[in-house]
Amino acid sequence: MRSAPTILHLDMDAFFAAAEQAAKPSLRGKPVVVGGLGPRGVVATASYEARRFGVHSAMPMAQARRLAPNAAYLVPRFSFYRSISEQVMRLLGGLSPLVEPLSLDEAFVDLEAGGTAADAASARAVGERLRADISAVTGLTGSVGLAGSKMIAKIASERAKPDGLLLIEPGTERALLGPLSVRTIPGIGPATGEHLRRAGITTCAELVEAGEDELVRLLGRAQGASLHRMALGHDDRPVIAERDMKSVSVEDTFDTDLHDRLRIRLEVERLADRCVHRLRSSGHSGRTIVLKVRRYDFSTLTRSETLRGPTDDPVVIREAAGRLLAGVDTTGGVRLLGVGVSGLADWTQEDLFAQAAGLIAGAGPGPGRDAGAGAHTGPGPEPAGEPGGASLAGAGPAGPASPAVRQWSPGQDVRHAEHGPGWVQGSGVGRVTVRFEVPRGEVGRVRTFRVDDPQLTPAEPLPLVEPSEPPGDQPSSPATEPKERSGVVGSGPADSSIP
DNA sequence: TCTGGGGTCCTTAGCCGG
DNA sequence: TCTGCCGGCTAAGGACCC
Repeated sequence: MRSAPTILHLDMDAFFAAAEQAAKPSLRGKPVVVGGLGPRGVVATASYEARRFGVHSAMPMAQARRLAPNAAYLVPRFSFYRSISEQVMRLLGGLSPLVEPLSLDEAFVDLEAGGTAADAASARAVGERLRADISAVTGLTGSVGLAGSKMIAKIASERAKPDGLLLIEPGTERALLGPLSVRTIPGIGPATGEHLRRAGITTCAELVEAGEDELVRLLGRAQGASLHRMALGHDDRPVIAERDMKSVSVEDTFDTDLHDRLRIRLEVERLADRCVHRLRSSGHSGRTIVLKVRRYDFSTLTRSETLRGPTDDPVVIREAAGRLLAGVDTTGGVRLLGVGVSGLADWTQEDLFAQAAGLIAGAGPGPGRDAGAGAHTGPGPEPAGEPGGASLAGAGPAGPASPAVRQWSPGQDVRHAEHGPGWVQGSGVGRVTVRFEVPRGEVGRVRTFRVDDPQLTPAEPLPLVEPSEPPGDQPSSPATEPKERSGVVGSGPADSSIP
């Protein structure tokens, strides 16, 4: 707890959906839903217009379509969101060296450590300036919470939404929390909320009243004790800039349940290879291999095996996953498979053997490993065509050598040789509909092409704001001095000829 | 047309060695 | 030598978060 509200929580408003609306003028003010478009997709983000219809995150897409049939349904474009997120995080980095990103659209900042704010007035000024800078640099809005602890700052930003700022004076936390639902406290989800409700506890005040002993009895030692403190408004968790990765995993939900044992085995091997790729590009190896299986009835089981030492060898990991699968009954069908690695290290057992044999000269990463990781450098696993997601094609992931028909996903950026940049509005029966418009332009016209039109190609996202805005290390001045080029579109040499 | 994907942390239980 | 206790590790599952 602090005596001054110097912990800042930033939460971008309806981030994915807002980014799409900013990139696509025809969607401004309209309900937009971003999420998986397959038969088992769920909503990642709904714009505020879509929320009015009752659509919200984690809702099955089918239900969202029933509630808001006229909304625009788009596939997420993570590399695009990541590039915007990097711009925002750079602005936060200008406020303090202590920035803790929670996701692409959320972060804590320790203003005290940055020396940028020592009291309520200066903290509020920093928050307002940050909001203005974010708007100038990205064209999007974010909400800011300021308080003496992480928990209260997060609650504040939530209450400030959308496009607002709320400062909660230290000392007033308990009064603020008292009447609020226990679900306000981070860490209390549906299950714990229900558990508490059955015990007659629904508000934070009642949580305090119950006392620590009773909460420990109800919820266990760790959760009970921390909850009691949280309900009192006490939260000493520091802002942590660098967190070590603990595990890496990949998983796929299939459009239809898998029954064929051989196919299941193949999918597990594919997932193991993808997992290794991720593991290597993060510069890690791991000791514990985890197989996850969700069955036809949604029951989920995990099986794990711990090796003698960490590895990033695809053969070793594939085989371990295969052994684990052998012990799982899949009759009835499988809707999801996943492969993960935990117990991470930044070296491998093979490194040690090699070192012992005098094969590795210096301390650097082994040449063999490097080659492995380097094989996939480039702009990352997602091809320019985007959605790296799993269940796009009707047949589910890994349809081997499906007919070479081009897949166009709703929302995807494209370029037409004659008509210029645009985005896919929809496709079907051999046709693809494209709207030709750019981030700051007018609402564009719609044209339809054959899906295999050679003049139509996938494209990189265009920047939301012309790259000439304020540098991150001088957050206050939306000055006109040209910036080095604020890599809005990630890595690609985006052709940014905006008409 | 029910329910994604990538994580973290906690709890419980069994086993093993000191 | 047997028993009890304790800590550490492994495995599995659950809750939660964005």
